Amino acid sequence: MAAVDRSLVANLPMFAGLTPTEQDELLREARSIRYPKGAAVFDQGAEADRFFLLLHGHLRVEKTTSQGQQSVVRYVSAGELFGVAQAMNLTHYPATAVAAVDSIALAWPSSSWHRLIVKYPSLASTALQTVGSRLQDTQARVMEMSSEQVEQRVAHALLRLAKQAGKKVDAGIEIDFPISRQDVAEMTGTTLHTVSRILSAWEQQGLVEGGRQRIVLRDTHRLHDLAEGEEAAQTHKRTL
Amino acid sequence: MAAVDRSLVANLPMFAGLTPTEQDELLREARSIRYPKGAAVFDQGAEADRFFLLLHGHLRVEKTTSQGQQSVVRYVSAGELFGVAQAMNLTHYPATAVAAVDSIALAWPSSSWHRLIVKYPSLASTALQTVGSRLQDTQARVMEMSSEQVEQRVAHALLRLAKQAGKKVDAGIEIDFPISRQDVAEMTGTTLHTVSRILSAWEQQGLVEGGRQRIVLRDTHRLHDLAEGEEAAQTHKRTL
DNA sequence: CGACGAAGTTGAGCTGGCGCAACCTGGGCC
DNA sequence: GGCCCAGGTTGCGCCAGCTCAACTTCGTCG
Repeated sequence: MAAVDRSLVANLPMFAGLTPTEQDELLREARSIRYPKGAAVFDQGAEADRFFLLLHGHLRVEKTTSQGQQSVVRYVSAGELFGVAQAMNLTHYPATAVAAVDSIALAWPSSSWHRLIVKYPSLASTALQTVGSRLQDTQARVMEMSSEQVEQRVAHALLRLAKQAGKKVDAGIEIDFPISRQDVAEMTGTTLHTVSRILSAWEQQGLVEGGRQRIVLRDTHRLHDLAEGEEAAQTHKRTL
Repeated sequence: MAAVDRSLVANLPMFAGLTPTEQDELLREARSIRYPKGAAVFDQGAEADRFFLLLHGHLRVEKTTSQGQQSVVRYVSAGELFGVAQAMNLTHYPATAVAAVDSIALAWPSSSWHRLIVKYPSLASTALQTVGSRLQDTQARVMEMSSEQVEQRVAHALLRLAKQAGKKVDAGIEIDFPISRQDVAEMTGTTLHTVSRILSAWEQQGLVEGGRQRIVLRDTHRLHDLAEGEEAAQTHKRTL
């Protein structure tokens, strides 16, 4: 296993505030692991024996209820810390993480977590910020789900995805990994049928461009309006 | 301002793992503040200049969207750390905290946060666990909202409240602070009308006992079944 | 003690979006 | 090149729960 070069990670939040020597020490304790598309990094309910830093790729984090209902919790992008269950005092992973594209992650044993944060207090801060921003996102989602219509929620979800993993392309902004209608449905608490109808309608109006496991946002401004509750030009209302 | 005695707080999670001397040091930096029922501890959007530990009482944490939609994020009980916005790198409070009953909290200046976690690493761990468990709760709520019917969600919400702030009373378990139908509606993403109908139906069946700003759970077992999706004996179905 | 307002109840009608079902399409694999 | 099937689309009917609205109950304050 080749050592990971410090220069690849030095400017990630997790390594900020550490000296190069410390960075090297931290890296020396980690293993770098490849996950081909579709592979699980860890499974919901499994013992949380490692925590990770995603170096390359995208992961889909999903959670299944005891009743079998599945839903997409979030997507992880390169540079993010994840699987820090241990830090929150959980002994088992609360969700499953699957590689949405071929991905590479650094893994540390959970058992070293405590020792590491004592040695590098900035690590605790980073983790706190990571978890805190997830909490913010999740709370935003709760608010959306309690007060918004499905269409607004889908608009919000797409905009969030674009911001987090958008790739500029000549037609607009493309979500940088394969994502199905079903995935979007599971992010917004609706059905793939409804998502499909909404995307079709939007495609008619030139707001997005669809495709198999592919979504391109063509008019983010307009989508933002929809997300904020602008009723205007919809399926049944021909505004021309 | 009288100093808070160490014995009052020594066995709270926040103070676990600290020596008595350290506990005293930490306490010496805090102010103790009384909040009469209805008073705001902090307001959404205000500068996050302090973080708190609730010593006594209950707080309702609520959040309002830009569109004016309000919703109840959670209730804080005695012993919990809250208002740790600064620790998550937020400069402003993301929600409003209001005393649901007369309450007392310890307050530290946010500016000392960084110094404190370097000095007492266990503080960072505690905060991480606090935030982590909130994240778990919030994610559970998202899952509920995407897959459950309103009735199940209300059942879940009441059970959670009872677990967190239930007071044993001869008729069953009473939620230990005034809570309106509107509050429950805002916790579950529905309307007070629907909550009222559901509670009325449950009262018929002897599952709960209502009242002005008051809810007593009489049959938690049955409620648990309902929460898990047991269809059985409902409003229209007389199962006797 | 009367009366005003906040909290709760209940009825009636309407509709967003879900469930079901049939169908289309394109990409990969033999 | 043809087949297979996962992913996507679309029509239709229905109902949970929202909206609107009228009314009741209770607590409190002058």
